[in-house]
Amino acid sequence: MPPRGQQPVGDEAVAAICAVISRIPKGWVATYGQVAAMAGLPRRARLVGRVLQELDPAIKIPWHRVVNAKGEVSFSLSRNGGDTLQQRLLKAEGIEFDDKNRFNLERFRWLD
DNA sequence: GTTATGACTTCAC
DNA sequence: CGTGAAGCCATAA
Repeated sequence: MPPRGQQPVGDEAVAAICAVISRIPKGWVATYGQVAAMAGLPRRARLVGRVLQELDPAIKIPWHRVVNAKGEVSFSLSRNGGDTLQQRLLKAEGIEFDDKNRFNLERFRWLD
């Protein structure tokens, strides 16, 4: 029993998140909040994003299929253009973007 | 110990 | 539909 005076959140959450993302079928996408909820982490959308940025280069999961609740790819300068790559990958899977780099979330959202 | 930041979400105006 | 504010967790300084 490891003495932890904190709430149980860490490797288990990361493993759950990776498992959920790995389950996303090709051509579908899921929001951070949705992934978090499926991973058993309601209200932990931010954790999903944060963890993803930590694991993206060393992990083998379709991280590009994870988008924000607005039905749009998270455009952030912190990723040095990684967002562009994400859009390109999604397009390659058959997802069509609008003029604002947005897609029909209701149509492409992954339903478990 | 606190403070600030970030691949987020949701509600209110 | 845009903006602001609160909530949440981990990391860095």
